Amino acid sequence: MTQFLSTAPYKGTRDFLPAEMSVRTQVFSKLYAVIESYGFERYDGPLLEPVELYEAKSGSELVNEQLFTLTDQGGRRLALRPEMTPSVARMIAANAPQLAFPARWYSHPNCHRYERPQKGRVREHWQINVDVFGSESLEAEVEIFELIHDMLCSLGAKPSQYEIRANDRVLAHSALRTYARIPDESLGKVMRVLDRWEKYPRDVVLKQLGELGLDSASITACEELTAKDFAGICAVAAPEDVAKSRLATILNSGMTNAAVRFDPLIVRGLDYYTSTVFEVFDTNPENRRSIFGGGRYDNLTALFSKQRIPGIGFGMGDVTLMDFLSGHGLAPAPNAGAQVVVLPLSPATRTPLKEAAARLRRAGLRVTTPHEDTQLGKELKKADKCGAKVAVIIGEDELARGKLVVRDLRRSTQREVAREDITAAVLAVLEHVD
RNA sequence: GUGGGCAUAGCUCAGUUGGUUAGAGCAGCAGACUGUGGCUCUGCGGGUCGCGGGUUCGAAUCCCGUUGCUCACCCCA
Repeated sequence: MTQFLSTAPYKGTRDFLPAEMSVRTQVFSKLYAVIESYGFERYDGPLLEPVELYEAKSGSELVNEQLFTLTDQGGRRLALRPEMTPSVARMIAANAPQLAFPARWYSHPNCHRYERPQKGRVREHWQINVDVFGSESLEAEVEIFELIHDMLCSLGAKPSQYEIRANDRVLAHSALRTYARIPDESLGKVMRVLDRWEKYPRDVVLKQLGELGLDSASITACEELTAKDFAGICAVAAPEDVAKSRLATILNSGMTNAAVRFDPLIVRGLDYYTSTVFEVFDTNPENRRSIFGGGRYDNLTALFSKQRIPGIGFGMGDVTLMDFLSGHGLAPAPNAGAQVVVLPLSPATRTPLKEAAARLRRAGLRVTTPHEDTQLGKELKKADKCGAKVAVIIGEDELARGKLVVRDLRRSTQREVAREDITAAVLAVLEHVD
């Protein structure tokens, strides 16, 4: 008995059949175009990185539990990249002397994390990464916010369908320190508990804060902070920190028209963020979740060199993005492989068939021809099923008069045209069909 | 790592208090219609009922285990 292997892809990974690939390609092509319109340049990097690259700054949870790791034949510990930011920081640090800053770079790598798959989360996803390196200017933040709006707009999303929520770790930490008397070493942990504020019952969160060693006065103060708006947070944070906060300065000065809502509960899990952090949320009541996010990381290149190169950027994964688009009816329809089929009516018409196909391909059209001579009816049926819009039919009767038949598969109409006029005739059909 | 739901034809799913030969729609193939598709009609092929064990005269159905998928939790890009 033959034991067949499973045809299912490994848990949490996906096969992209042509129809899904077409959707993905269309969506991401639009995003690439918008990103490049801001002058960003595309780069790429290795799938494998030393584990140490993530141990330093990404956070212990990610490294200890979610990393796909392996050991090479030389005993080196490697990981499938779980995110791109450390890699790009490495590349920037390595090439800093030759680069012109600010460097606007983007990429579209596949990233891996070992975890239980669920809605919006898989083990391999494709994530667009957009980063600006070497700019201390607040305009870097503004540019990122505006770019995000333009990217989502290019996919047909309306501003009401999503929301950029932002926080600033400088500001949040200051408010926790001065208002809630949280010691510096607990700031990260407290922030992470507060991140659950909207998800958990009030008493659960308060209890978790107590478990971090906070006294009741601090816990009450933390609760009060979660309810404060931007002005309220600024009022209780140390004035010098408010002045230092990049996000506070941007919002106070009205530097951007891009809609950005201050949210004291935006935390983000990665340790390397230093000030501005943000997440883009779906406003669809069926899918109230974060689609993607990012932030400013001013010390990441310090892993590699003395040169201080601040960065800000975000990663946008395909899984949550597609959920967002589908939820709003914005996912594009797949494109057909071939627009035109050229069909022979007898083996004798093979040569003119090849000539016609070549002529159409030179005009930039996607063209197929059948490999075997079968019934015309079946070929037409197949062509329709594959999504072709036009059939060029080559019969000996017409050929004798120097003509070919161009059939509009959608309208079921056809006409004879001279062999030289075939391209124009096909284009004319495609024009009114699309 | 924890918990819920699901698993029957290529796909989506029916399947009665356990009852003998497990069905439908769609898809596929063939034909009606060998130089014109979508519609219609006719016929055909296709199932170890996820896997293993148990209960029973008898299991797709009940029980136990296991694997897979999925949703949620943990955590989070």
